[in-house]
This record gives sequence, structure tokens and C-alpha cells, in this order.
Amino acid sequence: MTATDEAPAALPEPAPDEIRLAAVLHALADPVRLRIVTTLAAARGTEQNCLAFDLPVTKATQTHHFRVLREAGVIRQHRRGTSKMNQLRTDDLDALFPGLLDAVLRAAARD
Amino acid sequence: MTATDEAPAALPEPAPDEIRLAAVLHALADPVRLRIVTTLAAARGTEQNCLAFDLPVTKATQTHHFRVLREAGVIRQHRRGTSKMNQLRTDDLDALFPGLLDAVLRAAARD
DNA sequence: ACCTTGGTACGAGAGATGTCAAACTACGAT
DNA sequence: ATCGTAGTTTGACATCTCTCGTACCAAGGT
Repeated sequence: MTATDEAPAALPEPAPDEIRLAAVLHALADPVRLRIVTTLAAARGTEQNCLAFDLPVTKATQTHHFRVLREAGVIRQHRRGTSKMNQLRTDDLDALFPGLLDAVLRAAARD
Repeated sequence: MTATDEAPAALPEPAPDEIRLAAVLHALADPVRLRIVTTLAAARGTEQNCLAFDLPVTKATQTHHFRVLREAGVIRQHRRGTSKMNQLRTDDLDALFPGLLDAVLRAAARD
């Protein structure tokens, strides 16, 4: 395989200028998704596969929540083998909405 | 009238320890309510009556949105004469979730 | 007393959301 | 080839949300 093939198969996500504040806030306004985001933030940089979160919902519901987060621009997902890896889009969010993600994460920690 | 009568008739609102992050984020995750909040923030301290916002929805819908914000703990409302005055609960929110409101307001300004 | 103004209450409807079960796909290991 | 693991898809369901129109109430001004 060539070098270009090593690029992870990223799933469709909004470009930075397509990320809407209301959509981001909506994505974060759910306990399950908030937990996903705080878990991802705690494992800074380290990618996590979807089932590594021990969420109190079924697989189908998890798929739903991960998609909401990705389509809002909060996380990035790409396939690796049979798993799907997740990371926070920290850089994009910080550039667009400085301080927002940090404030939410700190707030969630105290919640 | 006595001094105690001058206390504004505040409408029911959650105590600070009853304010939930998910509820606040959900309250902010709506374009109409985001506009209410930014308008209130722009008129710092100055109270605004409900119909002074020029919102693109009917009175009934406005009542709904103001209630969502109040029940989430984002705004405080009290009657004055025939009007109802609104203010941001800046102090409570800053104490609970430091930086969150500011980050959202700055984000909304750039949105 | 009347009317105007600012706001609420009550349905009601269209659509979004969170959840699940069950069947399915895709990849990797054995 | 078979099996297990990880995740998706579909369809369904209950609930919530945003919106409206209409009727209503309450406080002030004339």
C-alpha cells in the first residue's frame, strides 16, 4: 500500500466554517454525549473506539450519539480495522469558539 | 407601601445547586434563545421586558422560550407592572460554570 | 368604566429526539 | 471456511420541542 492509503478512512464531517454554535451546544446538551466528550478529553490525543466508553445504552443508540457529535463537528471518526476511532476536534473548536470546549469540560467535571 | 413590598415578584427559578449543565446547554442550543441571551448580555444589568427583543416568533412562543431559559437557570424574571423583566443570572452561572457563559457569548458573536 | 398593552393558558400539530430490538455488514483471527 | 467482534441499518415507539391561534387575565392609563 502507498503512503496515501495510510490516511485513515475519515467519516464525513463538517468543515470548520460549517460548524454552527447551536448545533455544537445541542450536541453537548445530552448526558450520554457529554460523557463521551469528557471521556475523550480525559484521554487526550489517544483515540478511543466506540465501545470503550461503557455507556448505559445499546450499541444502536451509541451509533446515533456518535453520529450526532460528528455531524455537529465535535468529534472526528475514522475506521481502523473493524473498530471506529474517535477524537475530539479540539483544534477546530478552539479556533472557532475559543474557550468554549474548556469551559464545558470544566463545567462537566463539576456537575 | 412598605420596603418589603418593593421586592420584585420573582418567578420560580432553580436554586444554584439545582442548575444542571445539560439543561443550561440545552437552553442555549436554540437560535431564538441564544438571541435572547446575547441581547440580555449586551444590555448589561439593564432589565429588558419580554417583548423588547423583536423575535421572529409569536408572543406565545416567546413565553415558552423565556420559561425554558428561566427553568434552566439562565435568566431571572420578575413582574413589574404589566411587564415582565428579564436579566441574565450571570453571577450564579459564573460561580457554577466559570467561563462558560462568556465563552458562549463570544462564540455567538462570531457565529 | 373602558380600552390598550403585555403576557399566560390551552390545545393542537408537525417534526425532532432518544431509545430499543432484530437483522445485517465488514473485518480479523483461528 | 467459520466464527467472533465492532458497528450499522431499519423500523418502531414514546416523548419532547417548537410553533401557532385563540381565548384569556391583569395592570395601568384615559
